[in-house]
Amino acid sequence: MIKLADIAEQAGVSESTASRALANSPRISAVKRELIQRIALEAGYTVNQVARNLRVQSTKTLGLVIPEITNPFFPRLVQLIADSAIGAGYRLQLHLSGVSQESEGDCLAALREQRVDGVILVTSENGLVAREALSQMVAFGVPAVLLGWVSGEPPVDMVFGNDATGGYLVAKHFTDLGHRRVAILGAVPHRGPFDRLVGFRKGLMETPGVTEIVVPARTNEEVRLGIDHLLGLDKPPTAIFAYQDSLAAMACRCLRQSCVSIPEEISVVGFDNLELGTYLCPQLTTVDLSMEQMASCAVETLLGRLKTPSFRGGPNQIVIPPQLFVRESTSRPRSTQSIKKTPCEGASHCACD
Amino acid sequence: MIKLADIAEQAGVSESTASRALANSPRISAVKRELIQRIALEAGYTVNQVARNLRVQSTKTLGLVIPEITNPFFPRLVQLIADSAIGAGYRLQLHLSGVSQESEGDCLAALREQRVDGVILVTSENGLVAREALSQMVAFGVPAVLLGWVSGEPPVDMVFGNDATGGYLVAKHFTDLGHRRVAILGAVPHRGPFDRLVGFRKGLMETPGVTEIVVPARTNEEVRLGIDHLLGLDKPPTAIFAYQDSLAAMACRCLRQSCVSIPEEISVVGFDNLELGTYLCPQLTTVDLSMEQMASCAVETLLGRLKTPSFRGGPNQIVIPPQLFVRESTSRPRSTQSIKKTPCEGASHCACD
DNA sequence: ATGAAAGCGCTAACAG
DNA sequence: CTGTTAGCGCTTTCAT
Repeated sequence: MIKLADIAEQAGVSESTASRALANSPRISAVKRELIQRIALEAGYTVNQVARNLRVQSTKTLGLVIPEITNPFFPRLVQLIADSAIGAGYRLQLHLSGVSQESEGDCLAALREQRVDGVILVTSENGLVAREALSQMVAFGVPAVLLGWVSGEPPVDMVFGNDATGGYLVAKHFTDLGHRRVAILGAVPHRGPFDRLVGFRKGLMETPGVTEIVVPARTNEEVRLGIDHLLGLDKPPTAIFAYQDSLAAMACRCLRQSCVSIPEEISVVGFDNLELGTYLCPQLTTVDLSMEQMASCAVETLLGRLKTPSFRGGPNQIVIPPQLFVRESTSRPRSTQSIKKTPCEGASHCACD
Repeated sequence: MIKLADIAEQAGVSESTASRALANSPRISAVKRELIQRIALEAGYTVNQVARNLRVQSTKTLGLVIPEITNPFFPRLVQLIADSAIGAGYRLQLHLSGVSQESEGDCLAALREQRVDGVILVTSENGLVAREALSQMVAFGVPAVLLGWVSGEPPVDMVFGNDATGGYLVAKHFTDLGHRRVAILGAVPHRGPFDRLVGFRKGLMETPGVTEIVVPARTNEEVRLGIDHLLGLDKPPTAIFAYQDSLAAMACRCLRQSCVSIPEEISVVGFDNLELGTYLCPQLTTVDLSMEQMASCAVETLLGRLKTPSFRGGPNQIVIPPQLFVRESTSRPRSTQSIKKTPCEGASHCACD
């Protein structure tokens, strides 16, 4: 692989001059600059960033760690963060903390070894796993920002959605519609004061006589079981709040297979406002948390700390307000009639034939 | 940031000894090794990979460039490739060739500057854009493999699905069911002998009297227009072959909004076998191309060339066979009855109420 | 405007 | 088993 010395030699100048020419330094004669640049181009020269990075002690690279990429929530987030980062002149190094061989701590370690300039860490449902690794990283001067709430005053800036308010909005939507028996479907992490459940319950409390049942579920299987359980109840819920759109999608599929029509028999709302929700039948009512805001806040905050470590003082918390998108999967309950519990015959694929 | 010299000093040994101890070299006394490792751990030392990479002239990193991450096709591919690469001891550097500021050529250039050991380039619908950049890269000794067919005998290994066979399978499925008027929906790149359209047409030809109409579409808007056009036809098609599951999802949403029921009035099949297809109502019939195979083939081929540049001789082509997954979105046409063209009243969200 | 020289942090001969 | 030395490719003072 061709290097700077080769170019310098060909041009009959020193390495320093060649370097300056390629960096468009003003302290060089225009004629030589052009000559050197032409030679470099023709020779197919490209800087060796690893040498350059070593020399300038910076990689112009941001680390991004997310739990997984197959969860439809993350791709758009990655895209947006990539846009912001690249727009600001930074490369992005993506790590999947859920990949078989890696974990959150490993990702952080790898990123530190690579000497990335900063890190955006998107927390998983399990909260912050690698608290120790994170603290150490910031202690060594690598700025980081957390995307997602974690407990215990982490030593870095944190941007997260106000899930509690999101839950509250859903609860009010349900009670306003007249629902009195509601279910929560999803993994139930405790996100402290910003937990969806906290807000949801607060919302329910404002209407007397509402009962609530929590069904933990993360996988397809668990959703299937959970839905079956709910439908088998003496008095099944008339509305389900799924903690994520992806869970809601699974739930809708299950309900359909059990010939329960949405929203007539059961209302469903999700969380995240993914495109997926608009493909469902009926289109999904959901809570939106402006990923654009999340992404740009995270990147801006990180870049701020990058140039000024003391930027805006001690660890900040930036909370993004949610918004309810009412679509087709919610309606008033059919109070007069209980839902049918026996599977329908024949074409099993659509409850609405 | 703490460096090797610091550790060496603290341990009272030379840098080389410290380096060897941390590399678990056998040529060192066990006691010193332990001592040094302990000191390094306590000090929170981590190797500086950028220095190390410069020295050993290798980054143990593979570049992966994909057109976009928001297209639901790619996340799983990325996940699988990441798994394979990491399993083989390589890091992955992801680049999005569709991101605002980057293009395929820029990605390749960036990857070359970073001195990645090899590159997997997933082609977009437009085919290989940065042919020049790719050639130059391999000329400089960076092995690459293309994921997706491109024309003109590219200078690198290529793994791709046999889309033609996929198209053929769909055509036969349609004609077997009795469809005689079929539509193709999607961007229409010409993928040479492996084009979906080629195989699809071949399949149609085997049954006399089948008419076909092609409707180009990539975006939501275009799908909407395309579907409207088809429905407005004197004799609308009874089956639609969407070039991707994501397009099929949009099409289904449009059809539903127009109160056309699937598959009774129109059959729909997709391509890619994404999870998305199972969330649709009805669940989508589609063509599968084993992404696992794609991913592992690509990585293995690349790793092969990495250790033996002459691995298996001149540029190889590895073609992955497709498989038809018949689900709920296809059936015999209702030949007796033409589809209703007027929108239904009332609840507009579901054609099947 | 240009060159000489130093050094970023690390590993790998080579020598002892 | 351990230390000395050189050098990966680049940028950047510091001289000239």
